[in-house]
Amino acid sequence: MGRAVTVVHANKKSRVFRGCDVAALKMGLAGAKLKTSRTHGKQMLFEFSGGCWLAVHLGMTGELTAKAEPHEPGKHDHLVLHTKSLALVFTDPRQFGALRFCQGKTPPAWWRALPPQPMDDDFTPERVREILRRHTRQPLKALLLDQRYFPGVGNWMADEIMWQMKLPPHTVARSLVDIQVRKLWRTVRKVCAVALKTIGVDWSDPPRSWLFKYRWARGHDCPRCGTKLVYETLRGRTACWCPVCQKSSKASRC
DNA sequence: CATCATGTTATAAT
DNA sequence: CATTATAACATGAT
Repeated sequence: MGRAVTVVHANKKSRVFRGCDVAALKMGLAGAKLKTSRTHGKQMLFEFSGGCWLAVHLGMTGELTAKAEPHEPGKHDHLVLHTKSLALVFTDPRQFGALRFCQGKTPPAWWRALPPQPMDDDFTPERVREILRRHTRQPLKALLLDQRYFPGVGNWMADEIMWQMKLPPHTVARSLVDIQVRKLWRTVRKVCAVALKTIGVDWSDPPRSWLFKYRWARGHDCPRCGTKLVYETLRGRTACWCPVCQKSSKASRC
């Protein structure tokens, strides 16, 4: 159906190929055609003819683009799948991204074993409650960034969820009462659903009433109460939050 | 020159 | 063993 890959250019030395058999990848993808694609959280999986599977994680600075041929490989182009008219290019200056190659009739076992995504039916309030029970002392924001539990949720989404929950990022998992667990479940799904419908479709912004557009650079005010937003480091990541709106108290348990 | 960045993971410490 | 905390990874932008 699609065009066949003519030439595979892979920078074998690149860190993005850690744990990946680059020789098998080149062998498998040469001459192959793209059959299907799917996503899970931050990952993508492409099925090629001949039972070849290519998994892509963009990390922080990874980028997957289609370029017109002839494409000259750039400094940080780690994988280029050439076809007659277009080249699929994986670029990543920081090399935090990852590429994996597998072969088989079905998606690789590790892919099939991925956890429920927030929009799935089996992502339930009970599951969220169990996650919190398992990690009682974790700051809630740190848990939200854990891809085993909230696949797809990254730093801005975690900040957004905490802001919409009206809880500070360092709120410990243990402190949530049942009604808050349910609210957390609802908020995670809400933020994911809106993100997928806006950014996920055409890179348009989520509602201006959200924290989203104010969290990227310092110096902004909380769009809800006008207080100067606070930026601090939690588990090595920047957490942006409103010290007035986001208070751990009974007042926010609704 | 110093700091920061849409992320994950190996390893160390409880 | 289970859970939690941190450093490291590699580069560009400010």
